[in-house]
Amino acid sequence: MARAATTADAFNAVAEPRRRQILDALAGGERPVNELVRVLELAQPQVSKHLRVLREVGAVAVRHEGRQRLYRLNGHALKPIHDWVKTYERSWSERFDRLDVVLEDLKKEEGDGSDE
Amino acid sequence: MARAATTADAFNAVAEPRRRQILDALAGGERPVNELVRVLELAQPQVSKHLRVLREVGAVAVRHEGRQRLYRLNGHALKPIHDWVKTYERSWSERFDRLDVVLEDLKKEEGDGSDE
DNA sequence: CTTACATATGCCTATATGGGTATATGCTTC
DNA sequence: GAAGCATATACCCATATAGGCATATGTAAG
Repeated sequence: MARAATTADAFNAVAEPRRRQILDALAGGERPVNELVRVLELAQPQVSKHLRVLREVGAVAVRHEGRQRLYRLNGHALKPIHDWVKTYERSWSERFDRLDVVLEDLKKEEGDGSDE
Repeated sequence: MARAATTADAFNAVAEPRRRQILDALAGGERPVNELVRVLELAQPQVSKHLRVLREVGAVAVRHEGRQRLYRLNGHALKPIHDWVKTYERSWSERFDRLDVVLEDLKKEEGDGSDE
């Protein structure tokens, strides 16, 4: 089997740095393809192809206006990534280190007083 | 050019569902390869190969113990993903919707009273 | 030192990729 | 309707993949 398609899910779509750049550029608001071409300094067909991938995973949406295509962000498609990675936040966050201490203390008290 | 190597960064490494499964399995603590093979229901060589990728991006670390290799999670390697995706949280979080309202109000007041 | 277990690596194949370049499609304007 | 701008698609290619399978490495035990 080969690698999963880039359009398989948001994880794969976003693994490509260029596509993250596009989303970052769209964070400021709706943009036509041409402007993304300027910002990314990438050829127009490549940008269109990246946009297609992002569309297929629902990370962007298009609106036709005259001969332009205005793309806009749909960050909601990134929620699964956030949800997944969030559970690992404790690995680097001091906030969670403190929480761990508290939970440890609670466990001690629990196993201390009552039966079982 | 082809797709970026899976070992290029955490984004690419984690795009593969099997590798996310491995990390999830390691969230409970250190595990030998054999146990991961059982949990994932995947052949041993494949698991070893996924572990190599995860090692190369720093998402796991190994400890030799007798003939076993005990792998453990290093969630810190996932921080870049969290940092990136976090900025899009406002797209789905009600918390940020409320924040936006507050900021909007502040802007109004500002443009209202003083000069400029 | 030979057998057995735990893990890693090598080789194979089908497949999708991302960029390059040329061209098609779709509006708009004259 | 011809020309021009904005965008999408088609085709080419080198490349790395993920899994299947065989085998190498390394450690422990008889």
